[in-house]
Amino acid sequence: MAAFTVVSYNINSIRVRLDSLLAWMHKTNPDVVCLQETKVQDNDFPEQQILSAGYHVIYKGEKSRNGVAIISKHLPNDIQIGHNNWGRDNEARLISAKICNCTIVNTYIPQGQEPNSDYFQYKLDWIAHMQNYFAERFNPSDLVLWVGDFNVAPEPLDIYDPARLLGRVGYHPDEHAALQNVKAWGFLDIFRQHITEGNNYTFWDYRIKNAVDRGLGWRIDHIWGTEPIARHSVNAGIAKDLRRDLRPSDHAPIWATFNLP
Amino acid sequence: MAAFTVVSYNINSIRVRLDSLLAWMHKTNPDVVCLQETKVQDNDFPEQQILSAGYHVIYKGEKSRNGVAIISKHLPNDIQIGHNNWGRDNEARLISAKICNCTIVNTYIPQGQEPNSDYFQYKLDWIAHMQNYFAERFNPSDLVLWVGDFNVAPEPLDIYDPARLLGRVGYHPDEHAALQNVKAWGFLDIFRQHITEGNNYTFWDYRIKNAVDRGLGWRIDHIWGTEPIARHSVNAGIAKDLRRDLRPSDHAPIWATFNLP
DNA sequence: GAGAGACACG
DNA sequence: CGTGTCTCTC
Repeated sequence: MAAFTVVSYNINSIRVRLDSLLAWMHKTNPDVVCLQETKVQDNDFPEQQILSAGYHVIYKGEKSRNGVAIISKHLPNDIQIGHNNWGRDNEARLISAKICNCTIVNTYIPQGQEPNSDYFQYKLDWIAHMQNYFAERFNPSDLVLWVGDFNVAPEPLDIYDPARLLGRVGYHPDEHAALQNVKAWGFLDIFRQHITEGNNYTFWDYRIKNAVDRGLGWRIDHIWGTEPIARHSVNAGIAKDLRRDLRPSDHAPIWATFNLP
Repeated sequence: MAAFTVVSYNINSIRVRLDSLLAWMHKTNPDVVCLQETKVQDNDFPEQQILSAGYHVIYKGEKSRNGVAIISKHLPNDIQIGHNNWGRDNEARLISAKICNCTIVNTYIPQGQEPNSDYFQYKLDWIAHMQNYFAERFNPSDLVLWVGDFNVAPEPLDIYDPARLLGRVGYHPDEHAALQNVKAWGFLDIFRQHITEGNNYTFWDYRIKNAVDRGLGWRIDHIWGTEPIARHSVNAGIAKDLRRDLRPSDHAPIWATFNLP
């Protein structure tokens, strides 16, 4: 089979940035684009424009916050929205589909606000619940990709000042432990299989002047895969150029290419 | 002396449209631009950008509403802000200066909301008070221009459906009478000395789709002058093209050119 | 800093 | 419809 490229992108309002996204997709020709923070309720989702561009699309949104979507060249099957069987999945943070024999789970993990806040505990619970989610549905020998805005930089290499920022939301030992537990179920970090240098970030705070040029970013968006899919990955990268647009999202797309078995 | 061009423009937020205004001024090279609805308090007025473009500027604003300014190639003298000696001039609606021996009074007359409202009576009082303003300060034989957003279309020719709209705010007999009283002090409508055709408007409601193309406008912005200045006027017009910008004001600039005596 | 929403205004 | 205000979120 031909190369199969999967992208994860926190778009920070699909209505503001859909034109820019479609132009970028036209250039880069990805197979699957997983979006977070679409920030639009389903009635207002710009479905027609995506269909006209020749893609399938599935989505689950809320008014003004959260919101996830999967745009795909190939027909998505076995669509799942939300966790089911879990009391705290009233937010639009998880959407999943089987595309070309590979199950793609796209999540927007809660940001967490501040350690010691209720929101932070919610984030930890949310991450912990993902282990149940995968264990109940899949086997580590399945072709499963877990992608999205995880709102966690897992390693020192994934953040611009690990010493100073340790303990902050997004780079906190409790988050690292929670995420490691899910990873231990059977995931590999596809990006790090190919790119081992630092200063490869997917998020730069709007409030820090010239953060991109100054290298003041975080790698908090991820593409993780089970061993059988990771084995077939051939490349990965971050489309940093999109973060330099006139009106950019605060995130850049992360992508990985596979030769699907 | 060379030609002297005076412009009146309700800019509907100078912060949003200053770049567009300066580009237009660069093309058209006016001597004086009188603005209304700058919608910015004096601390936030973009003075430096105007000075850098080679103009003088005087202004009086409020937070979020009203606000008047005069941009001028030539040094403004005898600057007056507000009516003085009148109880109801706490709003930023009047600014005046002597520029090249001609006194220019730039006003943003209250919109009036609805006939029978208190705001409508305020508008009528405001207009009536302008007669005192001129009588106390000038003589009809002086070189005086009264320009601005008058929020009144004086004649049937100044509105797209005079029969239907008669009695609405902006085209009401009481407004016509009030304005006529001030005019009788000694003003001529400079624009109408040169342009006698209809469909020459300065305002098109944002809420009416394609109002400009469909000719659904009002001529409510004016350049009036005393006889000695009117006699030296050589041309006038409306810069309708600016109303077709990507993010236009709901008004277009009105201009008049003089060979000053 | 930049999205969202809601409200006031013309 | 398109300005402004303010509050909320990340």
